[in-house]
Amino acid sequence: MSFTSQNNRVYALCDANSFYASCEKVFRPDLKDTPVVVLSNNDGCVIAQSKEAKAMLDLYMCRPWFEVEEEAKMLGVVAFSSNYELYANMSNRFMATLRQFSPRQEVYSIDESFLDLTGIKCDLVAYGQQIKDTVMQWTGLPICVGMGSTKTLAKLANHCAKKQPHMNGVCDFTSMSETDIDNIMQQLPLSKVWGIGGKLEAKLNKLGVHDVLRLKRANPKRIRDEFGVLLERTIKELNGESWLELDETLSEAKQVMSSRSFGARVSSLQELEEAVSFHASNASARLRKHGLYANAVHVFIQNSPFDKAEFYGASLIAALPSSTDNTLLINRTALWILKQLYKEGIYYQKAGVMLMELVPEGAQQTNLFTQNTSDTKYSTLMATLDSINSKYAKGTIKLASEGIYKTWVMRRSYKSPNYTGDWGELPLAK
DNA sequence: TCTGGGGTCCTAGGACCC
DNA sequence: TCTGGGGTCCTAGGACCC
Repeated sequence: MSFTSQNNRVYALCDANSFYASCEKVFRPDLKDTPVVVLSNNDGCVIAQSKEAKAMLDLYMCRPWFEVEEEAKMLGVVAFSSNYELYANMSNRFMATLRQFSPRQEVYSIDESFLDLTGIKCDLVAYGQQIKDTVMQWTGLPICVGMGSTKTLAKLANHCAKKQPHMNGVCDFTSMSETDIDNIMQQLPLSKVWGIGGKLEAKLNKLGVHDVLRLKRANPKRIRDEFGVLLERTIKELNGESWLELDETLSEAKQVMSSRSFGARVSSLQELEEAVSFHASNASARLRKHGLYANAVHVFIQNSPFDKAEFYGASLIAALPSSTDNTLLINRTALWILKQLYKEGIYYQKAGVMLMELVPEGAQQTNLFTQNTSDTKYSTLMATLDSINSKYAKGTIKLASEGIYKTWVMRRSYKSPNYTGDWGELPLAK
C-alpha cells in the first residue's frame, strides 16, 4: 500500500447489473421484460432482482421469500433458486471480455472487476460505452462502468452510473469538475461509500456527518483516532489520494467454508452427522481444487435466531494432526467435534464446516508420526473420487456417513438448468 | 412450515518474552 | 520508599464486502 502523490491514475469499476437475475435472463429471452428475482440458498431470501422487479417493488430485496411470495406471484414476478454453477460460468465470460480493455485487471467479486485505465488516450466516457456494449454483445449481460482516480471514487462513480439514467450506464469522475462531483456527493448518504456499512453510518450520523461530501471534508486524523485506519484511508481516497492499489493476484483462499441452513429443522445427532459429513467432504473437495491443505477444522451448529426457543450456537476448532486435504481424516475430525457440541432437545437450523490455516501444496509440515505410504494411498483415493465426481455429477461417490435420505437438504424449488456446465442441459434452439 | 453463504481485514487485549 | 517497557504472537470479536 502506498500513496501516489502525483495521482493521475484512472480506475474503472465494471459491475454487472442485478448479476444473478441477468444471468437467468440470458437463457430465457422469453422473460426479457418480466420482473425476475433470485432467491438465496434454501429459497430463503430475495438476493437479486431484475430492473423490472426493482421498479415494481424494491422492497423485496433481502426480504424472506415466504413473506412476499404471494404478492410477487400475483404481480407476475418469476423467481429462481440460486444456480451458482451458472453464475460462476457467466462470471468467467464477463471477466474474460473485460480483459480485452486493459492489461491490468482485478477480479474483485463474482460480478465486479476493476480495470486500470491509466494512460489511455481517448475519451474515457466513449471507452466506457465501448466496454459496456462489448460485454452485452459477447455475454448478454448489462453492466455499468464507473471511473475515478481512486478505487473508492470509481466505486462511487459506478453507483452514479447505475442511478442516473442520463449517464447511460457510464460515469467518469475524472472528466468532471470538482464542484460537480461535490454536488453529487452532497446528495449521497454515507452507506453508498465503499467500506461504510450500517454501523459506521449510524455512528458518523451521530457526529453530524450525514452525506458523502461532509465525510470527504472531515479531518482524517481525527477520524483515525475515533474509527481506525480504514475510514481514514476511505476519506483520503474520496479526496483523490490513491491508497488502495489494484490487486491483480488471484488471492489464495485463507479459509474454505461449507455451510447451509436445513430445509427443515433437525434435532437428532444422526441427521446432524450427515449434514456435517456432507460439509466436510464438500469443503475438502474445494480445498483440493485450490491445491491447499488445512491445519484446523472448525465446526458449528445452531438453531435459528428467529425461533421461539433461546438461541443456541456452538462451535469448536480442532487442530489436525498434520496438514491434510484428506476427506476421510477431515470428516473424522469434524464428526468428533460435532459430538462435543451436540446437545439434545434443540431444533437445529444450520450447520457448517470451516477449514482453516490453509497452506499450499508442497508447503505442508509433515508430522513425525505421519506415515507417508498411507498418505500416497489417500491422495490417490482422493484424486479418483474427485475425477469421478467431476466427470459424472457432484456426489456420485460420497461417504456413507453423509446419509442417503438427507432430510436436512435445502430447498431449491425454482432452479434453472445448468445451461453452461452440463452437456445434458445445454439450451437448444427450437 | 419458510429468514443466505462465503469471505476478508482490523483491533483490542492477554500471554509471554527479555 | 521505588514494582519497567518494549516487543511479538495469538485469538476473539466486530465490521465490512458481495
